Amino acid sequence: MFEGLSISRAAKASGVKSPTIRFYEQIGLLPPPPRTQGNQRAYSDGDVRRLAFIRHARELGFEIDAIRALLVLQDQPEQSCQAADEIARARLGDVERKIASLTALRKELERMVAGCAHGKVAECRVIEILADHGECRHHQHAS
Amino acid sequence: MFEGLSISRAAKASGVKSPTIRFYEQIGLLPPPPRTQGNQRAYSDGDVRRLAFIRHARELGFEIDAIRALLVLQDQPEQSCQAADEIARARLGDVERKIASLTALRKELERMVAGCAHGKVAECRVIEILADHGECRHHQHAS
DNA sequence: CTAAATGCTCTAGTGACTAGAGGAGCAAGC
DNA sequence: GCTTGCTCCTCTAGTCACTAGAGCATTTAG
Repeated sequence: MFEGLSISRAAKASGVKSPTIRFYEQIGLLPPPPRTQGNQRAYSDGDVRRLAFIRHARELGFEIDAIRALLVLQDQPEQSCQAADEIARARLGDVERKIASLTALRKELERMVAGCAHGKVAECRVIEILADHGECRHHQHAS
Repeated sequence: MFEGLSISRAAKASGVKSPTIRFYEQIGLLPPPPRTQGNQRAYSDGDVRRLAFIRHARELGFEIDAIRALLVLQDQPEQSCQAADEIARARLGDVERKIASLTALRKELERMVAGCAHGKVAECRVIEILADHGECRHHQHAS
């Protein structure tokens, strides 16, 4: 009766959870699939591949809008891949900046916990450093 | 007329923006300050220090709930600072995990962009890697 | 005194989902 | 045929830490 996969089967096959699949449909990332008589979604193998693509891109930290652009490109195989390259390079830049920022953060946190003498709060280096921002004004941190 | 600082002065002195200060009051992170006759907030220097503390902790990526706990500790200087130490260590652990994860991510993104031959989308390594998740199933990435 | 700046409250939006309510469909066993 | 229990549907609201804006009151500078 079911020609195509139910949403839970598509979820298992793609690694994207059912509610997330519905959400992707809602925001126009995945085209609405045909429905069965009983109004249930019936997915094709192509849909599953698209979902796996989206999932992998999300795991790499691409934003939904970037993925939208990558999906459009994927559907036009004769075009230059310059745009895809640019999106990936931008993401790489993001990741590099984030690593740099977190590395600075780690240093400061290490300094904090290393300085903690396990005494009273009054002498606690952790609290002290947080209170005196002057000590690290030179960093620009981010999480 | 104004005994205490206006919200914008407190914002400048602490580095926390006015709407954010009101937000912190709303969620109970900063006690509601007294008001002037005209119902405007009047902050003390203590409030400004508290705000600077919060700001620095946020810059170090501590979550609001962690900051709430740290502020309670700060107000009890005679207690052991073990709890503060634990919070800071937990945050350090977060940061270390995130750095590890992002470093793996960077490697994969570098592989993607390095392999791009700047040809057509059909042969694009970027698109290809995203489509074939099998190639990197061994990583567990995160953004 | 007036105009501009700043303040107030309240609501809604961000990103990328996740959780739950309340109901309908469906496969298998009795 | 009927029940049990799973899956599916839609819709709303919640997450986190803010940010933006509407519409009005107050304060301050000239």
